[in-house]
Amino acid sequence: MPASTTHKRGDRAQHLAEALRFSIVSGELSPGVPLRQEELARRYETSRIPVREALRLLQAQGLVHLEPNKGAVVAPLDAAELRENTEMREAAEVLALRTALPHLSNAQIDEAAAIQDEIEASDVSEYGRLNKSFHMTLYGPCDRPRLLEHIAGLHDIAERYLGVALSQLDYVSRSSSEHRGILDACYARDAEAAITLTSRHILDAGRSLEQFLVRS
Amino acid sequence: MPASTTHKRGDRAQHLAEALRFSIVSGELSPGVPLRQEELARRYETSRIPVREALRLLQAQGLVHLEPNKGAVVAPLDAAELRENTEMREAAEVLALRTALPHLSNAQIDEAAAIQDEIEASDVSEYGRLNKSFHMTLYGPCDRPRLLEHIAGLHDIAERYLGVALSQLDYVSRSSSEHRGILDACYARDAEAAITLTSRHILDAGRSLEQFLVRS
DNA sequence: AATCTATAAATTGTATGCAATCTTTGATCT
DNA sequence: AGATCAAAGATTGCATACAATTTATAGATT
Repeated sequence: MPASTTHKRGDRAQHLAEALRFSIVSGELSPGVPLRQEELARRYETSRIPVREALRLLQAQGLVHLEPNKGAVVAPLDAAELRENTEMREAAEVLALRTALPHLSNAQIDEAAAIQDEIEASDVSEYGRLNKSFHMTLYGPCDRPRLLEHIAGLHDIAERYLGVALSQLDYVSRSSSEHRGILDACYARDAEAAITLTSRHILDAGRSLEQFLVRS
Repeated sequence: MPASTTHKRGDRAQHLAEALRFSIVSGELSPGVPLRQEELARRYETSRIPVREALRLLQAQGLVHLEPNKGAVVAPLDAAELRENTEMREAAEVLALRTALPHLSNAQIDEAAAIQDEIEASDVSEYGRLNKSFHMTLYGPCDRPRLLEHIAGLHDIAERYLGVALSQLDYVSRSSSEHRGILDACYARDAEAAITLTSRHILDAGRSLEQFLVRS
């Protein structure tokens, strides 16, 4: 069970950060929940030192809030952050898609389409993770590792907001038809259409989630 | 001299990260230089624990490369990163300026103008820092803290590339007239002009630096 | 009961210590 | 000389230890 035992010395903090990131993004750890160093160290069978380093990495990504002498809490959700996240994703993903499109092969679009098939066959609990895969697959050929990392980080945050709304909102079906539209535009190598559709896809999702957040 | 002695318990890592960030961005620490934990701990009068946490924060920002069991080095410079940085800044700063402009007061534009005066009166060694202040002042009213933090991080990286080129390139005078143009467009509340000029300002600077990098 | 206060418990921040890993050095061999 | 390799030294990764700080508890006071 303990995952850490199989890991090499030297990247415990990195792996811990990944594990915690998943727990936060998936909603398993709720916003505001305190993250006690000793408890995390016990759970992952290590000491507090790598835990603290992992928390610093998550702090930099904005998934964890760190207050001196008080400790870490899972970052809270608020409408203002969602709005920023949506706007930043729109800007970054449009850039990534525009840059990737000239190098995007049919095989890669097929790969994205296969992920979309999986989305439609899977439970909503898998939507966030698969949605990220779908988009990242299309952006992959842009050859901009830092841009991709930035987008991935923004998706992690967005996924938190999706998580709280997905079960209530009937969002997945609309998203699916939008994904199909993006795929068609990619196959047709219609850059403007692909970009416009992606932009709308992101902004509309943001608006829906924002409305949901404010209501509840 | 030791800055750490005046600092409260609990944010040593944060302050260390700021100090190191400045040293890296200013070029005082050259690309590729190894950052030894023990040495940094001695210099800042602390132990290796806060040093390690500071290095994690800088790793997340991309200013430091961390290899397990080998240690940290100041992140190297390369043309590909500069290109990404330029594109990402263009996207993010256009968004910030567009959002800030409706809330930008004349007093705030005056503030930016004063910084531009200072740029023109100062040594080139101050250009990077002041240039960042100039732009951030104009973006301030956008009320998007995470976007601003993102842009600030990108500027830190950009400043490293500026640093190596500024002494050779006659860049500052062109940049100054571009800054004046941006200020005029802001005073006139001409959003499209301000955005177009800012976009070009960023992209042109990127191109100049890229050419310089490739040549040398 | 509510508020304050002092103490104890919990938790964090940092220093130190030691084992694992990497790097250097110098001896040996070809 | 150059390559090879073992041992010493340097450096990192992590665990433990302890002090500083916060939080919880219980008693005293109004």
